[in-house]
Amino acid sequence: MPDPISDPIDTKQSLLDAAEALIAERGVAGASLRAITTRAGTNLAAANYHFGSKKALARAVIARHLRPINAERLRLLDAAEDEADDRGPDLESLVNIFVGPVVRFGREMPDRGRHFAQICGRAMTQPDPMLRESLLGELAEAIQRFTKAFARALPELSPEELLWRMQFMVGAMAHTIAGSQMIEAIHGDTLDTRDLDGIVERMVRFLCGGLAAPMEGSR
Amino acid sequence: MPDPISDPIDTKQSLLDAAEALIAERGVAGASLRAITTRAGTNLAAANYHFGSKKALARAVIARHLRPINAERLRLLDAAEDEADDRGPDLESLVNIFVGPVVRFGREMPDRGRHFAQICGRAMTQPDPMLRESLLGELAEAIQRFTKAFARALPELSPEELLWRMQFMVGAMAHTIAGSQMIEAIHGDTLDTRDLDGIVERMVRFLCGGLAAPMEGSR
DNA sequence: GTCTATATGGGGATAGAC
DNA sequence: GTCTATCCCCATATAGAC
Repeated sequence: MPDPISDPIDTKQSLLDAAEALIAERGVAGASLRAITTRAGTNLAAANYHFGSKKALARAVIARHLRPINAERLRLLDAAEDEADDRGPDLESLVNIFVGPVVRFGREMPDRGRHFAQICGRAMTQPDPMLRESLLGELAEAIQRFTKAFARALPELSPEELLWRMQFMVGAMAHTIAGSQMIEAIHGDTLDTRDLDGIVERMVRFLCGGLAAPMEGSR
Repeated sequence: MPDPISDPIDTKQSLLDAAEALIAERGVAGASLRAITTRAGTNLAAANYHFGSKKALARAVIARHLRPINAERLRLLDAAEDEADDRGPDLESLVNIFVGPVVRFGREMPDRGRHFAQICGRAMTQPDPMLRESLLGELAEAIQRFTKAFARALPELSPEELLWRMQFMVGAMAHTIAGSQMIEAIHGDTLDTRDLDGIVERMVRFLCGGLAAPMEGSR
């Protein structure tokens, strides 16, 4: 039962929220602890009291939503494998389960979802090894499970080819949720980045085509 | 004719080389001007004399190789369009021209190529708008030209669908050249990241499959 | 648990001699 | 063009009162 007068949970959450928004906007290096604590309505000392360091706060920001998202992906994968026949779930179902929860996360929490997605999309290629490895740690189990499932759905691919194709898939996903406005910036506002279901549909079509591409050249 | 005693061109190049290596390793924010100038064998004042600011130096690092790479892509595109019949170059040729020069750049200059690719791969989603826009400026013409060429090779796609698929393509490419070690880290050293020609072949197969994926679901 | 005040270090940029 | 020395700002982290 939290003390209503000075609730530590609220402070911690406020710090996470503020850090999430500012890191999404300015990057880890660009979001100073000062700016974060000011936005959270508190101060430097509180952040260090609750998280110990700036890096630990950044890690907490990533883990907070990634953990439930990954749990959902694994739950959906389990369900699909239970329902499927001997050959396992088909490719389209797998791709949907792999990208859907990540991309769609923005729906229930419009702002936070977008910010979080941006942070994760960038974190994969971030220079700071601590942060990258923290992200990898959260993802490792899911990647292993999905690799096995995709291998079953794509038996004609060599293990090496499969890993490369998963790399490309993750890249397309990461880049899209990181919200590089490259295409938009160059062509004007043609793309509706709010229609998450539409984006998932388009991405699934593209990725299924790429993952299932024949090995001898495709014309 | 440069003065052999104190050659400004060498200083400028040394600064660019040092900045390239350090920014690739630590990111723009993590690479201090002090570290860059020390590595280049010079000092803070020289960097500001030659480039005016740290940001301008970072922009110069991006432009130095990106400009020739893009020029080559456009040259290859021109050649392919000259050779092709009325329907324009086929999809596989276009994808090869789009990703080949970028990925293969690392061959002639092994270290610098890798560093530069990492920087570009990250720059697309970088928080700093100055840097992002600088990259976009360099890429804008090529993107426009390639969009038109892809539209001709993929007449069955709506303009919106095409732009999204190009976004996914750029993502797969950017993520791969940025060298996210995600897959490697999770599966051990299974992937040979030195075999650039092999990577291009695999990427082209994947992207052709994705770009040409049918619109109604792919099973 | 929360705050103010401070310790300590590093950053980018510049002045001015050579 | 190049250097040394310096200005000034902002960062993270902590000490210690409440």
